Amino acid sequence: MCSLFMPRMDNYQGDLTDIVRASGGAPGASEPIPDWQFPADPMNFSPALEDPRDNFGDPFGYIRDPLLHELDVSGSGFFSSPSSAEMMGNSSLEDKAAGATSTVVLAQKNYLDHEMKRPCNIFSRMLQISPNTKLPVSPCDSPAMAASPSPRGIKVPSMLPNEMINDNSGVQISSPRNPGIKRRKSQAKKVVCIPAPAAANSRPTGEVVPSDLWAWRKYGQKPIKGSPYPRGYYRCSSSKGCSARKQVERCRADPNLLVITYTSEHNHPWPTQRNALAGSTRSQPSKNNAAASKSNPQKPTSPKEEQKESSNEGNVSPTAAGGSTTTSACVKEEIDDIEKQLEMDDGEFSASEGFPYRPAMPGSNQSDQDFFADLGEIEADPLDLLFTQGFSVSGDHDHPQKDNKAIDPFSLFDWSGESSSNTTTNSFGETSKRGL
DNA sequence: CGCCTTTGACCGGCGC
DNA sequence: GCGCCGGTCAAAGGCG
Repeated sequence: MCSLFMPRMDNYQGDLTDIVRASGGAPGASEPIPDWQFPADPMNFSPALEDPRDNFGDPFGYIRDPLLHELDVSGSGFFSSPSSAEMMGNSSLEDKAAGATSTVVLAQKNYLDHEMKRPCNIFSRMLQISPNTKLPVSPCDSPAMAASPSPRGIKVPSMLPNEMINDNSGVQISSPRNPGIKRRKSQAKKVVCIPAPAAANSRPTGEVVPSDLWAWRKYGQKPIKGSPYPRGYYRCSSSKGCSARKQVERCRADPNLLVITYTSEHNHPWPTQRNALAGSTRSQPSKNNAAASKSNPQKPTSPKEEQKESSNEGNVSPTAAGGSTTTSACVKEEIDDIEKQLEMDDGEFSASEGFPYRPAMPGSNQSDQDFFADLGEIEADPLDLLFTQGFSVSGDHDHPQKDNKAIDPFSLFDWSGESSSNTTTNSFGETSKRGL
């Protein structure tokens, strides 16, 4: 089930790709300058300057949702197509039938039925997150996601970054440790559902930890009721006093999916380097390789690879800056204000009109390759710092397209170990060509 | 030495 | 009020 929502490897360039897509990369048009930009200088990041509607300190937070944009402009997107409208309609019906429970999954299911019949679509990369744990059919019935309060269920758009980014002004993020603060229901969360980085960041416990820019320290792990997979609790160790936390767990329905829930926010700039290298490679201790491999039987792992991945985890992945770990096939933020949620749902989502949010992108059609032009833009910004740690960025700003692979953020997860090849095999056995 | 993971215990929210 | 469960703490041990 879940696997159906797995990001397609076709054109899939990894987290950052998705993130950048948010920039409005739509197939077709040569893109001048996106109206979104990465932080002028992440290193000078200041919480005070952060958008109050922050994304947990996610430097990418303000980057508009690529998914929405692409869908919006493609005309073949989920919600922008008539069939999408139908699906949404069905979804609504299902909602009612299900007793006001989320039917995103159903919508997605319908969508998939539809989607499977058409060429790669951005939504094919999108993972579904269901806010309703009571629906075992949910591909990602994470409790965290289940925490979503929307009685109507969260429509896909509401889970997308731009919504979180732009419409959650009411979100209050408080430190879980603050006395008197009820963290369970009042704390905004950002949920990211990503494909498990294969053996790559897997831990002896079988837990797979996707890389992201920040340094995370695991402070707990708990078996979750109803889930065969434990949930790991991490807090940001990039800076002392940072209240950013994340929870990592596998999708119950599909172990190949990781559900990462970010809570709280980073109160510090991106780390120029991991401040805690010690033990950074310990996530895959040699003695535990067997265990790691065992947990990911389908993913042969060599100690060397694991070591590499481990390094990525801590040091480099630019992908997910800001608490937002990357490969975000699907991101949802939970807003404690249900009313707002409803407002959004009611007023913003119209299948016939596409997504309410339209990235103010000059061009509406940007090819996947052009998309990399955006990466070129990125390259120009401080994010480059991050990239250069993980992989060489050989493309230049004037010719951003001529070396897409150079900045393949996907390689962060070392999906196939063939990052240098045009052919990529994802962790799910899919093989596809890039740069379509 | 510093930071990591692991893991059992504890705390508090929430549902019954 | 009670019990369940999720989330966090903190000690122990390991690694670079």
